Amino acid sequence: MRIATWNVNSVRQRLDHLLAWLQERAPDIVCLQEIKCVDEAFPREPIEALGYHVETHGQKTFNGVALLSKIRLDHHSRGLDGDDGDLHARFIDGEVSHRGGALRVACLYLPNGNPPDTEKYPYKIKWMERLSDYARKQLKDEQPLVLAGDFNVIPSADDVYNPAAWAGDALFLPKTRERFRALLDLGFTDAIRAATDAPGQYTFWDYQGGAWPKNNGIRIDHLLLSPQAADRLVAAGIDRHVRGWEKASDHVPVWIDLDLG
DNA sequence: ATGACTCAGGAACTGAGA
Repeated sequence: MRIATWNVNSVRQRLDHLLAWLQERAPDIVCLQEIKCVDEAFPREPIEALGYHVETHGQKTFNGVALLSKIRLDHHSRGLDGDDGDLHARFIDGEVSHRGGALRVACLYLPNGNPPDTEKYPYKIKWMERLSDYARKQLKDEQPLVLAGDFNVIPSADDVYNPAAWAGDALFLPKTRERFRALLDLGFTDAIRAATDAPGQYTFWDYQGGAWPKNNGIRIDHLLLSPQAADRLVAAGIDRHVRGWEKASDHVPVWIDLDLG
C-alpha cells in the first residue's frame, strides 16, 4: 500500500503535474493540500479516469484538501473537531479496508502561523492541540493510522538549510517544535526519519530568491505513523525531482510503502 | 542590474503563502 502527500498549491494550476506524477509513482492513497478551489471546481474526472475515488473538502481561494484512493473509502469525514468557529478547510480523513483489517488516513494542512505576533500563531498552536486530541482518540483503535500532510513544522535543525535564518519563524519556533514533539510522543513515527538520519531531506523550496537552484529547502511535509503502521513500513521517499518541473508547486510529493499483508 | 515569486479573485491590485 503506497500512501503519499502533496501540497499542490492550486490543483487546477497543477493538474498536468498531478496526473503525470500519479502515473509515475502510482500511489494507492493520496493526500492533497492547498487545492484552492471549492468542491464543485475540483477536476475530478481526469483523476477518476486514472482509477481514483475522490473526496474533497474545498474552500474558495485558500486552503482546501482532498483524498484520492484507488480503494473505495468505507468512511470519510471533513473538518477537525475542537473549534466550531474554525471555517478553514484543512482536514479530511478516511478509512479503507485491506486484507488484515482497516487503515485510517488523515489528510491535513496545518496553519502556517506567520507572523507569530498576530492571532495567526495561537490559531496554529490551538490547531496542533486539536490534532493531538484527534490522534489520541484514534490511537485507541490500535490500528494502522497515517497522519499525512503539510504540517508547516520544521522538526529539527537538520531539516532546514540555514537554521539561524528561520529562528523566529512560526514553522521553527521552539513552541511549534515542542507541540510537534508532543504529537510524536503519543506514539507516532516520522516516516522519513525512520528511513534516514541524513540532513537535507527537504520537501519545500520557496519560489523567491532562487531557493530551488541554491537548494535552500525545508522539510515540512510529513507522514506520521501509528505503531501499527510503523511496524509495516517498508520504504519512504521524497520526489524532489518534481520541483524541477516547469511551473512547479513549491512543495514536492512525499510517500511511503506499507506492507499490510 | 546581467534580475526580481506564485496563486485566486477579478480586472489594478491585494492577501496569503512559508
